[in-house]
Amino acid sequence: MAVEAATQPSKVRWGELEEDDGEDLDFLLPPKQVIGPNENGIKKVVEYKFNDEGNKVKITTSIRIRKLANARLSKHAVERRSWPKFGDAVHEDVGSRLTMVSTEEILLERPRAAGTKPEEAKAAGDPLAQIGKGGAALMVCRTCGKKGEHWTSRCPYKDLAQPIESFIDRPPSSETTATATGATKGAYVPPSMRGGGAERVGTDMRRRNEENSVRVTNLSEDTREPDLHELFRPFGSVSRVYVAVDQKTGMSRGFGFVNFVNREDAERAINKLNGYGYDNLILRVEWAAPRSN
DNA sequence: CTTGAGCGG
Repeated sequence: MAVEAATQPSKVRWGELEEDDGEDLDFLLPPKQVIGPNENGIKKVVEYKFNDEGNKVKITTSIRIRKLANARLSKHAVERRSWPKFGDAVHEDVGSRLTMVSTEEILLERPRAAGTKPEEAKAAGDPLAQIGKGGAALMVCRTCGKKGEHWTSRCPYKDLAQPIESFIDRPPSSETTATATGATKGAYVPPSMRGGGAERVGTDMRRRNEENSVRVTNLSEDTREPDLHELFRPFGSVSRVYVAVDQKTGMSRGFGFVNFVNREDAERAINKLNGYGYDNLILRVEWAAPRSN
């Protein structure tokens, strides 16, 4: 039994199963044939079918071979298409595929794509739109009390585990050595405050490191942040990856930024990856200028 | 051709 089962051709694949379970007389029809493609990339497929009345009909289809978006199909590639089949394809019917084409719908995620229009909320007369026009004076940091310099979230002291009062009127360059040692006994001491790490806090170390920022241009349209991360990670620890995306269409704008924790890593990445071929394009990788705000 | 979004009391 097992032998017999093994010798069954069982060539039927799920993608080719007949939809209708009426009697299948297709074997009476002449085989499908493919002509071409010619040098213009036009391919003709001639096949025969029974129509609903049971009459034999001939169907001729002309197909232009799909061209890649940016590449011209070379003459050699066109010529190769008319080669006789070899390998596994020899045993396949004319025109059948060795690889199945999935018809499954794949929904692409475009989080900020068309739909929400924040501009509309700013219709004339909207009181909320007026706030913030001359609102610079309202900008008072809740952590250090400074006015007009930064918001709370950008405060250089915001990560220090100390009472707010101790920072008022005290610039970052002055002594911040009063650390957790002076704090309440048993209080939690964040790692950044332990073992004399206090000197780093309040300097640029604690700030968002826009410093080691690398600009990457000439990215292909479908390069996303995970791709960029994968590409740059080998050079050192990456703190941020950003790919500019068109808000309306959700399409990549073809450039992005990568931030490294260590400047040396960024430099090595620039040296290695600038001019690197990626997705059929030549990457430009260089130091990013500070963002204009 | 191509230097970022977001959160504002």
